[in-house]
Amino acid sequence: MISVDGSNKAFFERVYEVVAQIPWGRVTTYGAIARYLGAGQSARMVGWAMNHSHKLEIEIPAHRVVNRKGLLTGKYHFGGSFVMSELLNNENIKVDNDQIVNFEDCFWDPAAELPMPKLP
DNA sequence: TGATTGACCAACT
DNA sequence: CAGTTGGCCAATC
Repeated sequence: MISVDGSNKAFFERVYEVVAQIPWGRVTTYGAIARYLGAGQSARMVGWAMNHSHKLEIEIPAHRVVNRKGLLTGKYHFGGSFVMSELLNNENIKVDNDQIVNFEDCFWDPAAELPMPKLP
């Protein structure tokens, strides 16, 4: 049993860890998280983890996670309401037509900000 | 137990 | 330049 730092956890556990560490007023993308976890992970897994984050008792700021284009793809999963846009607006993030305006300005790349996990 | 889907991304045509 | 398809892995039907 090889126990690497955090590598024992399921991939979605790490996804939640990364999403939970997104700074205030910053957003990230599914692909960025997937690449941070490893090139073998696909962005779909991140989205899938987010989808089940609602079932879990943990609270994940999924409103800070958007797709590559900065589009709020999962806004309907928040209850099909404007909640996601309001949450982002609450964090000084401008959202227009379910899309982040200054997306590149508040984009937060975990692979660049967080220390790279030790890959054997 | 096999087939399908999924809050995506990138490449190819 | 835009539309389509492939791929990744796990969960659900």
